[in-house]
Amino acid sequence: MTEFQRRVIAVVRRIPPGRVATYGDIAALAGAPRAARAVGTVMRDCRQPGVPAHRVIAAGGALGGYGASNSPGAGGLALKRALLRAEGVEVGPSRVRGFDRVRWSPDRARHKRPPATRGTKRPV
DNA sequence: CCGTTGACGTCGG
DNA sequence: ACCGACGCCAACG
Repeated sequence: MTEFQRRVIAVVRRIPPGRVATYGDIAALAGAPRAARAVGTVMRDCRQPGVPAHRVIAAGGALGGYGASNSPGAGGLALKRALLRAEGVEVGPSRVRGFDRVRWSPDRARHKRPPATRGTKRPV
């Protein structure tokens, strides 16, 4: 286990349920702002308990991946969505809805509950 | 040590 | 809004 991998995992473990973070975010928090792709590689391996990998998504709220297309876990994306939705994160066909609202940030641990979504659409 | 690879990101078409 | 071309980085062979 390399230093980089440890740091990435450490950050991912801090993502609370109902919240998400992008690969880029994790990379930055891990000290390697341009290593988003590498973060993905780490996630691919690291399928360990205690690591909420399903909360790590792609930029802009895109789902990203969740299991190699040639792996036994290949329909993982469906699972990823299920897990997110189970935590209260609304997921569209190909995107997390209200992405900016559920996007996690380490510092302000105050956000008690997941912003949920309620009203199908509601201005501010 | 160098070339390839891949759960990514950004810009253009 | 969707698809494709580059760019970037760490891991692997």
